[in-house]
Amino acid sequence: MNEQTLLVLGLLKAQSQHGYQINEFIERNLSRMTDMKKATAYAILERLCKGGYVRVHTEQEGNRPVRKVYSITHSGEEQFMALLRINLSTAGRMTIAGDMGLMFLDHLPLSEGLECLTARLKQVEVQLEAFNQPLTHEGLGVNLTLEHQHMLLQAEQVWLTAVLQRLQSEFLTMLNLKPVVVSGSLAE
Amino acid sequence: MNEQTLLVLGLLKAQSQHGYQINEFIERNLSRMTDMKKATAYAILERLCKGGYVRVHTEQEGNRPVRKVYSITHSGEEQFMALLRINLSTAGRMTIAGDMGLMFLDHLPLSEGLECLTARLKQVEVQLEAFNQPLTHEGLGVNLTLEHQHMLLQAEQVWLTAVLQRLQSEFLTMLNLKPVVVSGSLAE
DNA sequence: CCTATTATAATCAGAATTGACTAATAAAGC
DNA sequence: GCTTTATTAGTCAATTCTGATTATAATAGG
Repeated sequence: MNEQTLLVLGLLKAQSQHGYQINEFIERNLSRMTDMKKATAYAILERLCKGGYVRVHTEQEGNRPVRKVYSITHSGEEQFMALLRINLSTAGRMTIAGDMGLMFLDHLPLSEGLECLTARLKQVEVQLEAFNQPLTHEGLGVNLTLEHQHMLLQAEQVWLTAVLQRLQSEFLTMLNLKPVVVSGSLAE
Repeated sequence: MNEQTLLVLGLLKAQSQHGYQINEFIERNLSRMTDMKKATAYAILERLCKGGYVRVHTEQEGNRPVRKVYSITHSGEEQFMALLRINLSTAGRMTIAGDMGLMFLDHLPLSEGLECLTARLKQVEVQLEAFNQPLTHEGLGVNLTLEHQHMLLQAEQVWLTAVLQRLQSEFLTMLNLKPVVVSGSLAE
């Protein structure tokens, strides 16, 4: 019973759907929110079913193979609200994937660390560009979520840029203190 | 082969250890970095062993029960560096746990949403207080990591505060537009 | 000195997750 | 009209993770 369950219940609350539909929606619209894999969604649907939070009925369109359509039950709606309250009032760990590497930065020569972090910054900037598209205003919550992620990405960009600058100047200082003596270049 | 593996390899690179030792260290010093459970660490150690990245030998102190002590191999060191480079140069998804609830904020009455987010803000502030202790300067990477998490928490605090203010004023507007008529209170 | 509690060290069964695969239909290309 | 590719819909075995539990030793309390 976690964030993913909340998501699936929330989608079923909006409308009854079959697994594939849910997965498509997540992939197309919510890839920024979760990296849940398709098989996981099916597993969650099964669990919800067993717990009585959703109900299944099979459906067939034309002569296409049958599909399992899931609908949320009353108990499911209650569960959704409970999970929602918990999730909203809890501040999870504030760890963006990638802090582990940062912790071991010292194991790499500074110059290589700089390269790596530069690559990371570039990725952050690519992700930021996606926010330049006009944001379709869908509802209070969804907009807040987008705004939240945009804010965090920006903070990350600013920080990474500053860190890179610091490390770069440290790198230059190192070069001056322990200069590589190129024949005759500094002498005269 | 992920962040957790990088962590375990990194700890073994510093010194050979047994599982319990690793878990203690993580719990005491790195609880902010990961919420990996103890059994997971043992599982990772086993996998690393099977892959030839670490080597085991049993040890017995006094008449205490034997312990399995793990040491990193050459192959393990290489793997560590490879994982480190990947981790450092990749910007993972920027989702702090809790965005899912935010997305469904609309399903709660505004007043309750305010309560929940206020609770969340309080937790962020508690987490922030932990950073007021003088930070023991251990190494470039570790310090950067702490600084990073501090920065993100602060950004979160600022944002949450602003959001709460906006929602509060929206809430007040709502009350004015659709006021609850208390007998005679406004009439005269 | 005996008992209760805490610390040490780890295992294991069960739950959650995911990569790889299946299988049918529809659409596109020639 | 026939073959190839893409889309739809999902299953399953293998991997990964974790809560519960075990077992011994040390320490504290009375």
